[in-house]
Amino acid sequence: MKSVDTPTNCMQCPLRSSLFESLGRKELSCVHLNKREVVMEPGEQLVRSGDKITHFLYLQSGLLKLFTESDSRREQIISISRPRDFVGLLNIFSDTHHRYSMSAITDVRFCMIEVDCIKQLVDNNGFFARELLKNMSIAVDHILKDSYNLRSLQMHGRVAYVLYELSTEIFGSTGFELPLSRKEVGQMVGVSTENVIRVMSEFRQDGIIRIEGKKIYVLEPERLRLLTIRG
Amino acid sequence: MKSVDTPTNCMQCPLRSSLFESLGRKELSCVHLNKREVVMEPGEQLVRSGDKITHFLYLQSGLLKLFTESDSRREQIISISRPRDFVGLLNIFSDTHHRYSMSAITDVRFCMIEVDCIKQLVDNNGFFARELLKNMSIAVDHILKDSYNLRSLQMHGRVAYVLYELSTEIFGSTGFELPLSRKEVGQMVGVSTENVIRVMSEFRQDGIIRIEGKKIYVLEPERLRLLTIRG
DNA sequence: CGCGGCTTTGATGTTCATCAAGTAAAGTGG
DNA sequence: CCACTTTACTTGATGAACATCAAAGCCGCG
Repeated sequence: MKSVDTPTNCMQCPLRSSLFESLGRKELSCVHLNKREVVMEPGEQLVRSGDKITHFLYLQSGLLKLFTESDSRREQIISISRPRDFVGLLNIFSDTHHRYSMSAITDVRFCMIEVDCIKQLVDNNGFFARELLKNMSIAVDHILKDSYNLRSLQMHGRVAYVLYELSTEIFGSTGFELPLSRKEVGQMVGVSTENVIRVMSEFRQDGIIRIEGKKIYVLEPERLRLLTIRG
Repeated sequence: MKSVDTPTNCMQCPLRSSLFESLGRKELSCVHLNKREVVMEPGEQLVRSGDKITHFLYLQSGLLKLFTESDSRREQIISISRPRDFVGLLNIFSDTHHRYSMSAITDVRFCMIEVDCIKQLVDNNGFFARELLKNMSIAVDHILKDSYNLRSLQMHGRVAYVLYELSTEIFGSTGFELPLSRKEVGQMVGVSTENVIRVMSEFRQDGIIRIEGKKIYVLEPERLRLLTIRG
């Protein structure tokens, strides 16, 4: 973890979330004064479950994973955070300590804002609070949707689900560099590493995807989508 | 669904949630004027997924289930709401329509408060907003915890998980009347009805529980608890 | 009474994790 | 830069876990 030398000024941040639109000059400058800007490398761990919650994290660039760590062999990935996400928003208001761990998947850059600063904003600015509720709601919806969709699928559908979401939601392109190992794909959807590989091979043989090292090309998005809803 | 003739006055409601502590007389009377009080019988459906969100529901007594209904054969139960829960709080701020369905498990009695009324409170009262965030956070935490705990267990652990939670969290007693059918237990944890029965029989034969019709007595809570964390 | 839903038990087959074993790729220290 | 270790990836074989099918008893309800 390395602090950025020349942090962005919040007032003119090009990545500024809609969440902050409702803030006045004074409130925004308070955010600015109570934040740090940080970069991390792939694999570095930002948060360990059980750590005290001290900051509110806003991801500027890169990808993070949120995961459980109870048993190292049975690590489960809960969600992937994307640029412009508030990370680990889930239990910031219900808990003093993090419930899940976070690691950088790619190079990442993010802001750290003191939680007390955020709590004050909630208390004093109802519109901000409502935006925050909305933000949180959307994040949760997404996690639950995935979680319950996956539960009704078996392994082919599950692997298809990951590939389809990466293609449509994370990268917005049929071709992309897979940011996860086969093992991590398995940990996202509850399939063993070996079977992730087998299923991906089948998809390749069936002409649904093309694999070139870490690069994945979705050749038949529609067939992939169908797999995510019926098996 | 039947409206209650003599609704409780919110000002002196004995069930009043901590959420409303921060409200002044005027705000509370606004809630009072914008609410209905309703009772329903077991099996009645309050909400169908896709319905417009018009009210904020506060459960006074009884149990509700929140479930997916995409495929009737593959209904999945997401959570059980208890008295004093705000029901379906999850997507009230991110969505205009319900994403999940709700049914009464037992006889239930609840209040329906106009969502616009709640939104106004959030906008005007930061403390209320913060309490709401906290409430929502806790509800979500609980659902995610269950969801990811269950994913790491196989069927014995899963069934044990339901029984243990019912005993400790819902009823707070080692003896209770099982409010769910075997099928519903299965839908909560992703196990077939037949296997729920088989596992419960094994637990009975092993002396972990006693079954008398709908009544369940947990004879060995500790063994049940161990099953929920290791298999 | 008979019908449909819930419960129960046994038998069968599928899905999938796990084990084993080998290859490729990527870091590590001399 | 090369031997060495470790980690990721791949394939096949095996067995366990579990869904599904089938059949029968049970209960509440119209």
